[in-house]
Order: sequence, then structure tokens, then C-alpha cells
Amino acid sequence: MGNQKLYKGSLQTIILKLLEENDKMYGYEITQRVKELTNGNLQITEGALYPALHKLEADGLLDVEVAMVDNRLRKYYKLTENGTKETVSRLAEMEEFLRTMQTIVNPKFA
Amino acid sequence: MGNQKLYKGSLQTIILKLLEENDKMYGYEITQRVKELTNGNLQITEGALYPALHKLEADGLLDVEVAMVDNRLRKYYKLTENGTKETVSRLAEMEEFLRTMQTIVNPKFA
DNA sequence: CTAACATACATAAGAAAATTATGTATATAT
DNA sequence: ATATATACATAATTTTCTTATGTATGTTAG
Repeated sequence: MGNQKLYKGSLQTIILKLLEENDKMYGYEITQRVKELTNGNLQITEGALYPALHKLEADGLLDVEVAMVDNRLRKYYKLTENGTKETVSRLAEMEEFLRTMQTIVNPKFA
Repeated sequence: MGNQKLYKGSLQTIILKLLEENDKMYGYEITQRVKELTNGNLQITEGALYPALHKLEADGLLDVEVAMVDNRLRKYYKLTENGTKETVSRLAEMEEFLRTMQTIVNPKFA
């Protein structure tokens, strides 16, 4: 697994991107989806995920909806209107960041 | 300027990469080179840079050599043998990270 | 001639975002 | 019975940065 330290700062953007694609997701589902998408390269820990979801909710970017499935609690998150707008801008920033880093570490492919 | 928060965790790798290319550099020079390389997109602050250089030195990845130029102090840093090895592995991690993030935010180009 | 800007180092206080370690609870498989 | 998977949560600590400040010299613009 790669250097987890590098992912510092990108968790919120990852969550927002997944919710843009999937309409609504719950926390555990997000961790599994990311693991699957990255072939196990990135493992989001619960200690990072849940506080991040709570912060996005507190910032008005996500709405939450509680459900019971198979006698277990689930909290489904979805983008608010504001969250949808913010996702567009966060993704633009992320792509700019990726281009910039590519320029630095691999100038020939920039 | 992009979201500086995304760069969290990549400063050491940036420094190591520049030193791999330039043999020896001093702190201020690094900030200017990065600004130039990224068209002003990334501005490394002194509060981040100097502690990072000191840490890399303390970890044995950099050697330092003091010089006076134009009546001003300069501290030239260069990779140690260990630092050269570590740079290779840090760059591999960085490229894996960039590919992974690209996969997540832009699946169609993965 | 003086004020601003550039060069060049440094550190301290605080914030942000993770890691690591726990904790609760249910369901399933060995 | 025990481990693993599902599903949430938080607290203590660490890492890494931002912001603010400090010292000092050289150059440029008004």
C-alpha cells in the first residue's frame, strides 16, 4: 500500500466525488468502494472517515438520512445543493493539484 | 492558486525530487524553483520549508553545507547516499498516489 | 533618502487532518 | 466459541501545515 501520508487533505474530495456519482452512500460503503476502486491501495480508516463525514455535514455539504437494514444502523449521506456546487470546485482543484504534482515529479509528461 | 491543503504530505517528496535533479540547492532557491515550475500555483512558505529541511537532515537524507554569498548566509542541501535511495522510493509512492487519485476523480482516464 | 521589495535564514503558536486505539452492537462463518 | 464482517462512534496523539513574527543585508522606485 502506498504512502498514506500523501492522501492527507484529499479525503473530503474523495467522499464528495463518490457521492456525485452515487447519489447516496453510507460510511462503510464508502470505505469498501474506495478499496475496490484503488485495488486495495487506499484504505480509508474509520477514525478518518466518520469525522470527515460529520464535518461535511456540519458545513452544509451533505445531508444525512438514517435507515435500519438487516437490523443494523446505516447513515446514508447525499450531496446538498451547496455540496454539489462545492464538489465541482473541489474536483477542479484536485485536477489542478494532480497536474502540478505531475509537472514536478515527472516533468517530461507535463 | 489551488487548494494548498491538498499538498499536505508532499513537501518532502518535492524537496527530494528537486535535489535529485540539481545536486545542491538552498532553501530560498527551492521556494523560487517551485514557484517557477508550477507557474506560481504552489508557493512553499518558509514556515513549512525550513522545518522540513531540518527534518530531512535529521533523518539523514540530506547533508548541509554553509556558505556566504554576497554577504548573505546560504545553506546548501544535498542528498546523502541514503537520501538518494529514499528519493527513488518516495517518487514511486508519489506516482502511485497520483495514479490512484486520477483513478478516483477521473475514472475514464485511468 | 527612505520606503518597499527581494534575498535568506529561523522559530513559535495554533489549526487541520490524519493515525491508532478503543468502544458498542449485530450477523455470519469456522 | 471464535473470528470475521458489517456499521456506527470518539478520544488521545502525531504529523504537517499556516500564520505571525524575528533578524539581517541588498536593491530599486518614488
